[in-house]
Amino acid sequence: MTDAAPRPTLEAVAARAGVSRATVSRVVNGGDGVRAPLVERVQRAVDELGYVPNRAARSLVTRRHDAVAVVIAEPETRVFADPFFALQLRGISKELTAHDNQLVLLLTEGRDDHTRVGRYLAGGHVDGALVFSLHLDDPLPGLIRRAGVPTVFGGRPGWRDDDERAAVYVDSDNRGGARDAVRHLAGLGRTRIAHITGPLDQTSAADRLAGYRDVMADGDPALVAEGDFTPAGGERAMRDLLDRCPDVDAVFAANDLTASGALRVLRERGRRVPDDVAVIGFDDMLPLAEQTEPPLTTVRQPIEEMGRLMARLLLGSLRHGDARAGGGGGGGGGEGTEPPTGVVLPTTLIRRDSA
Amino acid sequence: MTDAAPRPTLEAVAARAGVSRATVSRVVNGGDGVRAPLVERVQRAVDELGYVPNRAARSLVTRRHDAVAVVIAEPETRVFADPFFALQLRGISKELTAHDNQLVLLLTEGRDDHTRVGRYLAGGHVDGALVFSLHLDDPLPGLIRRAGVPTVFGGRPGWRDDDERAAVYVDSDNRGGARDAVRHLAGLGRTRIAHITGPLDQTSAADRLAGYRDVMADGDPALVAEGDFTPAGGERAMRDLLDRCPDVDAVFAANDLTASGALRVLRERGRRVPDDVAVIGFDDMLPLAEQTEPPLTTVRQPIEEMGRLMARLLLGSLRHGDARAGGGGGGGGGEGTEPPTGVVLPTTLIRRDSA
DNA sequence: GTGAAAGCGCTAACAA
DNA sequence: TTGTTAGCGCTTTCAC
Repeated sequence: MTDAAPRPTLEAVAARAGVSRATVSRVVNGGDGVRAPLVERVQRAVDELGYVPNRAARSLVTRRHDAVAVVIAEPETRVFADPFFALQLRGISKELTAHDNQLVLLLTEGRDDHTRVGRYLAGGHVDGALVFSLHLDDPLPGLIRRAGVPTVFGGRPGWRDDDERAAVYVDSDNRGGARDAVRHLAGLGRTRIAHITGPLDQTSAADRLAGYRDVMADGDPALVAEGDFTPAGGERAMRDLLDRCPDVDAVFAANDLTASGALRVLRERGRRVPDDVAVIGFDDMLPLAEQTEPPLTTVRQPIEEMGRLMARLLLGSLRHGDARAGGGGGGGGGEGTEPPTGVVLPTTLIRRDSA
Repeated sequence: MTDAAPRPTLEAVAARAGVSRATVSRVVNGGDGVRAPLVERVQRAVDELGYVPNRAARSLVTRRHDAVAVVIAEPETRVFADPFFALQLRGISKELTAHDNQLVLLLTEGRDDHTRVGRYLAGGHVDGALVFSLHLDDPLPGLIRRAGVPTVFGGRPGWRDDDERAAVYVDSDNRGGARDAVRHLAGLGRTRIAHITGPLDQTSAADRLAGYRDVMADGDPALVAEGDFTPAGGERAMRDLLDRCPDVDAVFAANDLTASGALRVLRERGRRVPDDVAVIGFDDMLPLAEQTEPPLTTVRQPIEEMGRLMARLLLGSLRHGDARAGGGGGGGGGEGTEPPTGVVLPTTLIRRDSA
């Protein structure tokens, strides 16, 4: 099959509408300063011809691409398949679509890919980047920032250096949410409150642990067991916990998946939830959180909204031509002319039956 | 911050190397027909200047974009977050990256989005599309095919009409894999072999059921329970099954998630696996399949490879300028000049302890 | 084998 | 308000 019908150009539309290319261009780009009847005539010509602007031609002159890269570092199957991430991506997609921006997905694995991604971003093929880098020691974020592309991070980056302040990111209030959860358990009269952590090289897990410690300042260290955000990890940690501290009467799990594993072990060991042991999760991942036995009390974070906000912040900063990103996102943070370095969204405790 | 250093152009490289733009262009695009010393000189200039071709300018003249859209219809959280899908996306990403193509992600929800995606694809912003449409009645595939964009589908599309033959798709041998699983159970001497299906409006689930029926031609209909590819669905179905047919001695679950739910219920009801009831899953989803109790015997499908193959088929068809896609992908199928309409990858039975 | 020149389709000064 | 014009950076004939 040979090339299909060639797409109509501005020229064609202009001819059909009996105006100049410039006028058509104005109409197509919002129509400011063009008289109504002309706008209408052009509009009709556009519709009749099925005209769609050629992005390449437009980019060439505007030097913008209306395209944003979403970079996911080291997508271990688990991380990438995480509903948490999927939802954020969805929020991002919606926001980008609403502003007619393309979502260019970049998955990386291994060091070689890092340089590849760096080159790609520095190559100026996209206007900005949304970056998910989950591990403390990931070199990618630094690389990307050096590429000079406006960037917003998903989750608080874990760098130690001074540049940290310069990073724009969107996160939920992991620490505060954790505090709420543990305080709720304490309010229930529980005194032996355990915590099953996530992988501690991720800031979200570290922050939740910090929140737990905020409340349990002088708690028994034996009440903290390390998990990995998976049900299997939750089972393992819960078993350890029960062996180590048979008197545990509450568990704050770093996420719902972990909590579901813990619940299983508690049932298996004949502990009643919440009577003997109260359990709280994190995420409010549905339908899981509603379908556990008993339904899970948990800390909800506005996942999709976080994605939307990331995109909104980035697009806002692009409009303002601030290469560092941030600024004027509209969602939150940043009161003055200074762009926000981090926007932290609040969490909500959702009470069900497990605590 | 004002615009950073302007990127070097072909012109700049040409000046530095003391050649014409045309020569630089030739070198950058493979260097055929340019004498070695010149190639080297140009190469050096490129490196020194850190030159990266401007894709927009290139697209404008070549009318190609080196970009492929990945369309995911109606990403219900569950579907989209499915590790199965995540892995396929990874395979796609690798293959596209290897051929210097961009991956443009398109997530759709609802009818409005369908037309939006149709317009986008018809708008010629990408060279082709990889489409995941999971439901039998999805109007998107038809829409996309009418847009005239080279397309490869992930999974056998569920259309009924004559056009079905025209669709290029990549799938695993769901039916054959199911047959293998059930035959294996029969070979173990099991006679009351049940099947927990997936959502039957998806071809993969329907095909696995068909495979089950191929072997259990005159089986007891009560031995088939409908699930939904989730652990919770598996639990529910397993309970029904045990109530309905207490003598069940084997279960073929439509996927590993379902199997894990079934295993839980079997344990809860005191049935030993595999002694009392043998269980087989589908996918070989790791680490889940290895961590169940007991480790799960399952049907493995080459998930990431399916993604790679989709991309390979599409890129191959683009090279050959066949608007219908398919043809010369290299992976399989298609013996003559005719493009393959479907490539079905083989599955493998992985024996662990559950059957 | 290499260079000169003509656009690809669009936007943005600038003129009218 | 509208039209004219000059490129954006690249590939690709076509001469040499």
